Amino acid sequence: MSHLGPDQTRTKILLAAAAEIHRQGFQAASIAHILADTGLTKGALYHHFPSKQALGLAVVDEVVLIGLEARLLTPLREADEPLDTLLAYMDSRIHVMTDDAFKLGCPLNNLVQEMSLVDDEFKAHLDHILQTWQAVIEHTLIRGQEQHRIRGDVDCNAAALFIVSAWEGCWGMAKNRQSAHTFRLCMTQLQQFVLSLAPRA
Amino acid sequence: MSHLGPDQTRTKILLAAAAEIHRQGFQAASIAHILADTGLTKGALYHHFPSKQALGLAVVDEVVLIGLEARLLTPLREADEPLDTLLAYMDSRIHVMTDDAFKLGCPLNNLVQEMSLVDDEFKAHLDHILQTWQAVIEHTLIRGQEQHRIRGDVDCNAAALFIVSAWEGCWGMAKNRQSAHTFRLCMTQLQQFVLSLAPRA
DNA sequence: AAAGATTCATACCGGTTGGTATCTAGAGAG
DNA sequence: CTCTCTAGATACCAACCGGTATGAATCTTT
Repeated sequence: MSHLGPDQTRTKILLAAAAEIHRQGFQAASIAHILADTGLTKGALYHHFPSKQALGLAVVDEVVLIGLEARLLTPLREADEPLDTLLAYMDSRIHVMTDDAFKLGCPLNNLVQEMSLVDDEFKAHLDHILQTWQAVIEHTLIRGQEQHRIRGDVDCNAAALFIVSAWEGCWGMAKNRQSAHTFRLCMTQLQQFVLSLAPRA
Repeated sequence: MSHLGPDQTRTKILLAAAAEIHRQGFQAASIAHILADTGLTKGALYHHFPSKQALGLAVVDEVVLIGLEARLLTPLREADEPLDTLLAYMDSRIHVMTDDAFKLGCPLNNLVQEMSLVDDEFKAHLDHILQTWQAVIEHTLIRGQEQHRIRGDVDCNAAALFIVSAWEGCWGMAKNRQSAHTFRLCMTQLQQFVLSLAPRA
């Protein structure tokens, strides 16, 4: 019977775990549920991952971080006009996303809120994501300053911190309201904040 | 031996539950821990509260909401210059609070992130708090418009939504970084946002 | 083809969870 | 003094949790 090869089952478990964690949170995520979703058994899981914590950290590193890199960070780093790229990405988030996407909230934010004070390893991995995210935004703003699209007196470090924080805050509110409309309204205000950093016409 | 009267034991349980939930989150909160903290037993708890969920909702209604009302909402409603009151409250948060206060994050935000999609009753009670909070901020901004301290073209509803969202986002980031410095930096940017709503000098 | 290492399944474990049934002690009413 | 109602204690339960030990295939190496 059907062995798919070790890598495929590993990623199968990884994706099922990511989905379960996204729905239930990490602590409430049940290994039994993950295995039921995959059709596999505990032997398979504990062969590829030494513990539930290790599985969770793998989800953070290999699903959440990689996804953010591919969607936002890499495009932002390689952009010629990073400020426009950032605003355009926020636009795409505002207009494209559907209600369903918010029902479960932002996977990163969910884990940050739940795990940062419960588990130091989680906190470290999650903080790494937030730090690189913030750093990329800060670099975007600095390049915006060089292009005279952002005022020189703006504290890019603090502004980047706020943008990331407010971004997650918008997710959280939209998750509670269960509405894309809320997210759109909220995210548009964040755009206004970014635009308020520009020099006065 | 020492009966304190039913009301005192009820609030004793309520406060211990609030603390435990603040530390562990609701789902991970253990009634055994709560009872160990109070020195009481299950008989006492399940006499006053029919279930763990009911206990959690009581914490939301009687601790979290009442606390927010006393600290911010009531002062804001009664203020003659509500915009200054809001900015001053943000100032007090920025300057007064210590590192310890952030280690556990915002009790409201923690519960919103954890429970809003897991339990509909929780979602309803938490949403009620967020709605009234947002409404009070919106009313503050509208009164600011009447006093010509806020531009007339500002969408006060959206701005209030964003302020509450970003506020919680600042909490979340500070909780992950475990630093009051992060909160101060972040909250100061939120103040800047509010000030950016004022008419240009 | 024999030997060894992967890959996964099955069965089981101790511990913890929220919840309940039962009992006792005290307070107030008649 | 007794009856009743409330407040709280004790003991117990089934369900679920993450984790492990063992065994059976299958693949790789020699």
